[in-house]
Amino acid sequence: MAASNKQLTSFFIEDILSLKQDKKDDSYTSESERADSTDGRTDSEYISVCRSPEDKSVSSAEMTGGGGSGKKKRSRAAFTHLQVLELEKKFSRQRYLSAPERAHLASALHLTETQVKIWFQNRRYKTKRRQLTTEHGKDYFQKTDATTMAATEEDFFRASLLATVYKSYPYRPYVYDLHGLSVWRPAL
DNA sequence: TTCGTCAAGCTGCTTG
DNA sequence: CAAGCAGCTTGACGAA
Repeated sequence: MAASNKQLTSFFIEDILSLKQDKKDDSYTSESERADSTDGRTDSEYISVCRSPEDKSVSSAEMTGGGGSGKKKRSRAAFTHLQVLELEKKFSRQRYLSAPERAHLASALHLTETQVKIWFQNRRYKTKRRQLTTEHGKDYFQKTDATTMAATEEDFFRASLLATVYKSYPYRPYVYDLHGLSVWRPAL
């Protein structure tokens, strides 16, 4: 799952938590049940996905170009919806994991510890960027509100700058905010 | 084909 | 020195 899962990971933490409570006892179930639990996506959109740790070690060897001529294709593991749910859920409670916690989570989700570690690193970075873009947006709107609509040249300049920032940002901010600090609004 | 997304790679820094 | 982190970048992959 790559682009197709962008919707899959773009959910409210509250949704995750409530969904998890609803399905408390069916923790790690079949792929088809995963599809049922969400928005009607087909199983194949969730399957594909997660390599076992064993598979992972194989692909890691491939990645590093373990043998043969030069670099081999880098594989990109795609986590299952449920794995992402659990990771998000954990992340919503704590942004950093201790080694034992990571090991436990990894084994529970059938991921490697490295995958869990990397996921948390990437997740923190994404959150930070999201906050930065949101703050940029806030700055701009506060300024324009305070200065009573008078659209000066500077305002236009700032607006275009902002547009550039939003457009060029490699990751669009999600429509939710993890800690309820703010909610993303389309700025321009 | 282009673009958005995201796991993984890389680099440099900090810590124990 | 090893492990983990932040801050990017890269590469695979699906959607438009």
